[in-house]
Amino acid sequence: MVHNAENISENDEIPAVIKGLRMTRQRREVYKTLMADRVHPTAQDVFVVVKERLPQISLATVYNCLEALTQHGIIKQVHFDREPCRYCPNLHDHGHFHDQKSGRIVDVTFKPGVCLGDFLEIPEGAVINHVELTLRGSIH
Amino acid sequence: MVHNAENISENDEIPAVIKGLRMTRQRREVYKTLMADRVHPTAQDVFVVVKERLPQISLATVYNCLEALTQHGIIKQVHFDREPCRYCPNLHDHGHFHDQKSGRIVDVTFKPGVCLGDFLEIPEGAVINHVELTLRGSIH
DNA sequence: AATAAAAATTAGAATTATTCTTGATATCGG
DNA sequence: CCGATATCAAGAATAATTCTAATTTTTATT
Repeated sequence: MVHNAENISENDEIPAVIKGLRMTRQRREVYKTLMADRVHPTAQDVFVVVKERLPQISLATVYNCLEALTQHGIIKQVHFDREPCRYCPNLHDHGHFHDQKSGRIVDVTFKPGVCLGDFLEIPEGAVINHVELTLRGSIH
Repeated sequence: MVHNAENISENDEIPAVIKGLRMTRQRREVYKTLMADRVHPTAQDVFVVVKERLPQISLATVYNCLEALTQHGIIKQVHFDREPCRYCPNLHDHGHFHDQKSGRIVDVTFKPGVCLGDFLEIPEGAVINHVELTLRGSIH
């Protein structure tokens, strides 16, 4: 079974290697932090949490870990305007709704069966590798 | 008639005030640059072009102008990951396709009549103020 | 038209997220 | 165990953007 966000929970052991990436102590803690509460933290947020368990970890290492996890397709970066990058272990295609009142960010899934071409005028011959969709608003 | 991106072309005179914003010499040149070739330039790109006509303009002023135009709903900011902000005078709802081969960025419109709720599981009671949609890929 | 008040512009310093550099440390294959 | 390779850490460097303070321009008022 391929290891990914769908078949691991907070309490699972993290395997020694995920998608070809060796899970060092630092990477494991960073990844567990993202899995634990999926609040789309920044590198700084992750740093604060991980530092409780690995007190001498550096922010640069957190950035390195997040970068390695991202490069190996284990997590995804999420961008909100020019705010610091946030990170998300949900690998399904999805967008993000940013509630401007609470500041909370929640995943927004596509309705079953829809594909991009159904609602967008995609340029002739374009092959889409990557979609990023951000909604901002508030809940009434 | 309300002045907006739909009813001005490169050669038009720019009115003295747009949407309540006084069009100073600097703002006018910045806006004309965006309208002239809609290539989604960065602030730096705009600075280089505008400097040919207003040689002593500063980069800070270009940022100020772009901010003022954005705040007044005359142009929009566009974000691609953590790249420098880009600016777009197309006020219609649309997304952006980033061709990873040519580096070109083109507007992607929604098919007529579609609305977000048709293809997204929008959270209960959410009111959407702002949508940002980015596609990356290449044209074959 | 002269002047006061407000708004805009400028240059350069400051900020901040992120990346880079370099040396230290840990891990793996033999 | 030993050398090769990968990873980590600390702080310096980078780069987009914002801020500050002083000047200039524009507008409103006499």
